[in-house]
Amino acid sequence: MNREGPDWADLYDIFLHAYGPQNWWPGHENPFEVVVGAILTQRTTWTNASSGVARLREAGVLTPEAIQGLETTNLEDLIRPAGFYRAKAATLKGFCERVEKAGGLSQFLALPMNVLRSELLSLRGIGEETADAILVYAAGMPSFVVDAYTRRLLERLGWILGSETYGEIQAAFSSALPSDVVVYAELHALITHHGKTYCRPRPKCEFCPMVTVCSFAKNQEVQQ
DNA sequence: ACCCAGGGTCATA
DNA sequence: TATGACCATGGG
Repeated sequence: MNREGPDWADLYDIFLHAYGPQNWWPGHENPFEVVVGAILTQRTTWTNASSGVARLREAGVLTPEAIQGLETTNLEDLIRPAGFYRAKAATLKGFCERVEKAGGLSQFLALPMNVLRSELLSLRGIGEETADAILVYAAGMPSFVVDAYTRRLLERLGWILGSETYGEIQAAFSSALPSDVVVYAELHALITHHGKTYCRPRPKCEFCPMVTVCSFAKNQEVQQ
């Protein structure tokens, strides 16, 4: 069906113009730090997750080998500010164990994208979003990240019904976008920023750059 | 005092 | 398939 106005690929240009480059994961020069951040930020503010990463770095254990050598209770204590610390400590341990089996992080991240994604998903505590975040921001592979902000945005725009699977939404972006990890990394960051700023559970549509094309915003106006 | 945050797992029906 | 309980800290 035809619809006027912007489409999936246009989100990139609209948001980049509205918000500018997000420069996510500054420290992406250290892939392991990115992986740890991706795990610690699950359902948690980046402030809290970042605190956990910093504590690990200050303790000198921000490597797969050092994490494996830590007592679980010590690891839990270091990442406590990130919340869900028992589950996340177990996830970190499991990841590091898998990395060791692969002969190191660089070897592990050098696996083909589909293989690496399956390997990540087989680890307890790593689901589709975390796996794709690792693929994009640590491995530099174009596997689009779909998070709660992405779903909420698409639902409010009226571009999805809400019952679509993760894979369906990811496939829609993959079809619309060039297969460029830089674009994937930037767009996900932009959608997240947009979500935090405007497309919140309690929406703030007044100055949203999408307000003129958002069906949700139109309904809000009708109600008011 | 509530709501929310850059999810995932497991039990249940 | 789909809904709910649970995990837990910290800021608004």
